[in-house]
Amino acid sequence: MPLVRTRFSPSPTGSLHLGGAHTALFNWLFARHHLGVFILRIEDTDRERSEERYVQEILDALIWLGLNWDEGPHRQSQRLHLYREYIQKLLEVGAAYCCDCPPADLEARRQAALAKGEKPRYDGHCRDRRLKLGPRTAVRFRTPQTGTTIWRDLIKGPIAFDNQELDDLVLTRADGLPTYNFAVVVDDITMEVTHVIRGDDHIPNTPRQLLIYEALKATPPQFAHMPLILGKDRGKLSKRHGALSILAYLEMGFLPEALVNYLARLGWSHGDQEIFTRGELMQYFSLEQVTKAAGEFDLDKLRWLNSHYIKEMPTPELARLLKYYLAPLGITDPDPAYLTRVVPTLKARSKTMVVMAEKAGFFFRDPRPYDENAVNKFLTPQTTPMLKEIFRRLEGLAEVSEEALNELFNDLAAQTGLKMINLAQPVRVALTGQTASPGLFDIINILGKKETLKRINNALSFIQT
RNA sequence: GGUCCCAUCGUCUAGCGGCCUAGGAUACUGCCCUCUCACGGCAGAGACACGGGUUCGAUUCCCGUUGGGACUACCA
Repeated sequence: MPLVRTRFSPSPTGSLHLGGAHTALFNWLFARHHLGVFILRIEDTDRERSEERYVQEILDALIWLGLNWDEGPHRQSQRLHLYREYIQKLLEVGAAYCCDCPPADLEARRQAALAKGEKPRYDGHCRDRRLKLGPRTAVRFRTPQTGTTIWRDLIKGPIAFDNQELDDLVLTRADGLPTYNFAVVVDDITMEVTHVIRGDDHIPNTPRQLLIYEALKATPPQFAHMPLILGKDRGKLSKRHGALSILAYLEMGFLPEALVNYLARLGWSHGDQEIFTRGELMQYFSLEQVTKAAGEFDLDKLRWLNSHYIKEMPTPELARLLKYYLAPLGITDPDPAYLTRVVPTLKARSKTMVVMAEKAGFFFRDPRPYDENAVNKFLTPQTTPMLKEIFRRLEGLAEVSEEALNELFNDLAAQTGLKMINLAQPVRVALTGQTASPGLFDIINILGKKETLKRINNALSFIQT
């Protein structure tokens, strides 16, 4: 049995977002670092809100990120017998009791307490009524009313709660399904989870869970509460910034390596190192280097990492990937060999694959309509003679090559006294429709002589009309 | 409101009592490179929330204030 067993336990009430991926990654890294086991568990006891399509989406997202699991996916909905078994144990030892308070009453009493300025906690109405477990009774935990529950959090340090702050939480609902705090404990016990690494929004749940472990006479796992990811301006992660499905980042043109690297460095560090291979991440990861403070999601830094990984990625691989992003632009079935020549010119110019696809457009289709500002600046009657001359010289070029083109343009510059920029820009607009693009000679090389001449000709006729 | 968590450049972070004239990264600005845009290189600007302690000495330890956040369900 490995010494370390971690788990990621999303509830399929939505797709996997940044926060979930962050938690999953830290659990995965901790397990991998210790050569332990990473368990995937679907917490689907909320029948109202759980949806099957989200299960698949979460799995897809984890796979895309490369966070492979060793056990599971387990589903709480298929472990109901276990919760029944454990609730019996608690009932037998008197650590739990049945409650038939109607939810509507509970809510009314809560509101009343709140109105009086008191705490909105369960008033213990059924605590000593010795009700039997019936078809419509919930089961509550008999929380100790004195004492303190303490644990040494692996990230936050010692945390203590007075038990009197806690009320008698529901363990099993009237419909027999377990609630989160109970199911988690039973699952973590039976799956022999050794380290619970989760968002620090779970800190208030921890003393309740610890008390349940105690009542069950089970050894609790170690807890590590990691910092939450905040949106811009310290607020909640909004749709505008980051509260998107992880797969939305795939659509936006991010590489999984970039996202993993970014998420790893959010709330964790290894000295001054910023770029990590997956191997380094596994090797260096440690809970001791996890920060306590919540961090803001910074799309700019993600973009920077993404551009780094785009530059790193081998051309053939990148070419294959680009194909996927070209399709929505109507560029389907590009020639693989041609793609392989296009990609290197765009590598250093694209922070995302979507941007790369956009920039690649002119390689595959006519650059018209030209950018309006580009036209006004460079496709004017004044540039006509020069474009014609370039056309003539290019046409006479026996072999198109980097050196030949360099020589051609340099000669022309020397002979006309014009600067290279004045020669290059009109041609660039003619070929790409834009004032910014990869190197002109690269473009001519890739487009080929025939296509280049055709496009210059098109620009020439455009100027005339 | 109550309980709990947190606090270093705009942002992510290094720092675990003297190494700090507080380091790196990103973003920003300038310069260089240059056929444009990028990439790359160099430079610049930019932070220890505040107030008390403890100590020979605090960014680092303790307390308080302020500020942010989480939780407060028969959701997870």
